[in-house]
Amino acid sequence: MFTGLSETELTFLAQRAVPRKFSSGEIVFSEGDPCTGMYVVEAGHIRIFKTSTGGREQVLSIDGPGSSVAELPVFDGGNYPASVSAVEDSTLLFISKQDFQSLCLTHPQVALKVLRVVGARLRKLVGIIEELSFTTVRHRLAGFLVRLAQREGTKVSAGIEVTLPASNQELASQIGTVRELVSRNLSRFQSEKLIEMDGRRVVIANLNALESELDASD
Amino acid sequence: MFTGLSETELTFLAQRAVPRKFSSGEIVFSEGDPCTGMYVVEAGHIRIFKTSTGGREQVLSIDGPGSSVAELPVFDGGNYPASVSAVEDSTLLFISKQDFQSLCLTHPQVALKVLRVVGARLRKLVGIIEELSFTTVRHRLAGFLVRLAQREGTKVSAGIEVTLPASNQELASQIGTVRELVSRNLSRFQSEKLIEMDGRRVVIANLNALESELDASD
DNA sequence: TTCCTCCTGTGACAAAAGTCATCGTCTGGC
DNA sequence: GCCAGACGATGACTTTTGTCACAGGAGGAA
Repeated sequence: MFTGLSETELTFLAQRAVPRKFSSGEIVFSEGDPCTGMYVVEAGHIRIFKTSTGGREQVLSIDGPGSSVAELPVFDGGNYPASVSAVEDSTLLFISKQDFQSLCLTHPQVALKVLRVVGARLRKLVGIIEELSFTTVRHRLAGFLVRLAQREGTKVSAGIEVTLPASNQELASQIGTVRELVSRNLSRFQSEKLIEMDGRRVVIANLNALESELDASD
Repeated sequence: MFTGLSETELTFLAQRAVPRKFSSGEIVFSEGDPCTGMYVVEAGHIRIFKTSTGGREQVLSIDGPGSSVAELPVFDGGNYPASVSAVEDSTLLFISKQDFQSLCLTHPQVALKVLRVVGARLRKLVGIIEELSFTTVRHRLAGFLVRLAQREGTKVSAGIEVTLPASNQELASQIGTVRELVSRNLSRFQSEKLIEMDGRRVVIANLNALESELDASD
């Protein structure tokens, strides 16, 4: 996010950013908390999510090093719209609302840069809405596997190998459903020979078939 | 959106904004079109929506005079992420990508202002995701009626009167379902005496009961 | 008036989603 | 080594969603 900034800009930030460490699973802030500033991921990964009153969670985004978090509520004055937790032990840099706003005023390129990353965030959210509104769990799971393969798949003899999120519960909240349906649909993919599973490792045996699920009618 | 801008800024914009008229239902641009600039609604209302391959639509936002449209894709270089059409005969002001970007660079307050409106947009999208992921059609319909009542309800003897969108089809795409389910759930609300209907006019007889639907478990 | 078209309301289904309970496995702590 | 607590798989059900088909009503055009 901060690539392309000048020396002065970077030192301005470096002087005011406060590093904070979070251990795996720890909450960074919760939905509804007043927004005091934004974060940049220095090391590790964080998870942005909503929680329902019934206890279900819906993950909005998972971000790694270099990503900013909560860049928007800093500007509109409202509370944080979602909660954030650390997926693993992580270090985040905290930048206060005031510091970041004044940086944007004095260095308009920074504001444009923020708008660019926010654009990406908005596209991602629209994508989630599209999936939730138009498709089934099976479809979303297929999409999830395909994206996983693109991002971090390794080629093996039987196909492409990927690693699932730590638990089916977690996978479920990433695609907007419950644990049991993830389990069932994975089994179904197995019995249809689209994938092979061994614990959390999955070999995608038939990527084409999985991809063709994605534009099947609905 | 442009309240609080200086004279120079406003005249800069006024000189370059191109007014365009659209008649009711007309498409302003479609999802996937290359982004040439943004619009500001001068008169009328527009509808931002996604279309599924199966022909269903999901409305992301409906905006009236003063709102900006597509302010984000202007900055991130991508195509328009959703389609926009006019709900009624409308006049929009078109501002080219280049003009708006340079305005933001020369007048950082404008960029901050944009970030503020984008914040609101993001909150709205997150709200849609929350509803789609956690709740039922009944719940979303109740929420829709309550919001409608807050925004434009008029008090009458029997309760609060509101006017539904032009068709159940349209209402359905605003809450992420199909026309039949809207019809059925409205009937159900009627038989439970929560509302009374006469064509497109609805009297909300028991607003409290409708509101209490909203935090019922799920 | 008489079509035609668009929209609503509904019944009958089919499919998907979600809930509950159970059972077996694995793992970390004691 | 043993036990408690998670987690995964799965069967049995219930609820919700979505699809299809069809009947009736309102309104515009010829």
